[in-house]
Amino acid sequence: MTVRTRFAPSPTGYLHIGGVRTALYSWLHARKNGGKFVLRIEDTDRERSTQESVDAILEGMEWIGLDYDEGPIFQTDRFDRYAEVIQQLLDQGDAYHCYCTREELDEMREQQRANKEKPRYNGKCRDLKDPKDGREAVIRFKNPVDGDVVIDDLIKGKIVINNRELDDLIIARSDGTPTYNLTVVVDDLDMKMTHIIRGDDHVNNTPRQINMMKALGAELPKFAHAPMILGDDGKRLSKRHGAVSVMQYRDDGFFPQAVLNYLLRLGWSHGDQEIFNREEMIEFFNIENVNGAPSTFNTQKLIWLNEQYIKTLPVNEVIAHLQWHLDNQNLDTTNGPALGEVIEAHRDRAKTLKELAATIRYYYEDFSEYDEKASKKHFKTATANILQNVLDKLTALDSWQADSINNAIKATCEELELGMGKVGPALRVAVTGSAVSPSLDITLALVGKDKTLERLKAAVAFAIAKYANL
RNA sequence: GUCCCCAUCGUCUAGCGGUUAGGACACCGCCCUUUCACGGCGGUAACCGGGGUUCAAGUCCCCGUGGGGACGCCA
Repeated sequence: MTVRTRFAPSPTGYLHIGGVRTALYSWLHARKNGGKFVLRIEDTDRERSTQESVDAILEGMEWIGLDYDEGPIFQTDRFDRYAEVIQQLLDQGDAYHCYCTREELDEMREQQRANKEKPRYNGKCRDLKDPKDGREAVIRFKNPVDGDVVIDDLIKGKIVINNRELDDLIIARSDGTPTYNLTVVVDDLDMKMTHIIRGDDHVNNTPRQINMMKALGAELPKFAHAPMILGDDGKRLSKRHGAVSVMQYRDDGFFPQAVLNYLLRLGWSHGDQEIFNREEMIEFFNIENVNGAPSTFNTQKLIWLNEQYIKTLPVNEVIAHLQWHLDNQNLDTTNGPALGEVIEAHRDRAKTLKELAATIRYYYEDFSEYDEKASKKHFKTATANILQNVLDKLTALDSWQADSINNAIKATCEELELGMGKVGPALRVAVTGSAVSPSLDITLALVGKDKTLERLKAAVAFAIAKYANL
């Protein structure tokens, strides 16, 4: 039997990072077993579902790189089918109309809580003989009264729930529209899902769904419930912990590969290996190795992974993802040094693509002022003289290469009898505007001769003016 | 409150009855170094508590405790 898995988000907001992790597990399980991965949009709640959210999910899936073989399938397109199954359940005697009002239900729950009981529907309308036509009614599934439901969870192991804990859940609202627990069951069955991989906030729904599947005479799929991701305060990860929308990670400068890698290792491991490319993820992943305990999201480690990717990914791939940030930050790199060479010079010191894009600006655009701290610290009384000397040496250069530039700088050091520590920093600030850059020879080589000389002249003038005013 | 799940360094984890309890992030040293980083080497740091089972328990069982989840005409 072909393995079939799905990711079934409801479009009521952005694509959550926790959702991405269960999607990843589903995707990996399908890919590993040569199966199919389906994207299904659970939009039966028309009040809260929005087109923007649908777009956000689609955009997120594309950016993160989880490709699906079927879908997106919208549940709102399948209402006829749900109505059919609801009718079947009614005909079989496995469902019934319930006329209890919301007020009655609220009161019932309140009383149960007061009695320290678990709030559940008391089955008042369960055995009503004569359907009362014309009165507003919901339809409830007739859950078995006794016996146990056993879930052989691939991640959590055996979970046993007694039917006494369950109640007759609503499968159709009074307006006739189907509810979640009914639609998932119908869809997972119709779409021939073999493995239901989802967050463990659904474990409580699973026995109900199993009961419905049984009532429909279906063969049960396998279940795997992955634990939630927690924020650093031990609470379920949410907006107040920072970034939870997957697209926020793009905006913050992360590679989708790094995010995926991080999410994979959060709650799963393969020996001591930390870095996994797509092929390795698929090869080594095993749903049964997923940790049953919830884990805490740690941005520091994600940043570390991202650094590893910046350092090692082929330059073209770095460019492909960096471009979005360059555009976003309005930096045009067409006139200036080859972007690939600039990346090579900077990749060992950037944590994120956003940061990388921001730090390479001086290769392509002139800066209007020096970093305040840097100029204060490195532009001293003698600086104008030093920079003038370097300027002369560099001007005389025929070949604008890292090694010749390096020789010229050293010549200045010797001539003025100064250490590199006296010359380098001032030169760096003069040419880049800041106290941080790759090694000077490489930096100047990339900035180019014309720009370098121009900036040096400006710096000499600046240094002279600075002390003339005192 | 009731039911379900979970429990190894601060964090992510390895461990699947016998280990000096391993790795990674973070942190702290040292080295490298023209800045900032990268990198290299080293260090601090954990089996929630109590009972069992066993020659032997981080590993198996039970009870506590702690944390998470669920209890909607949401999904």
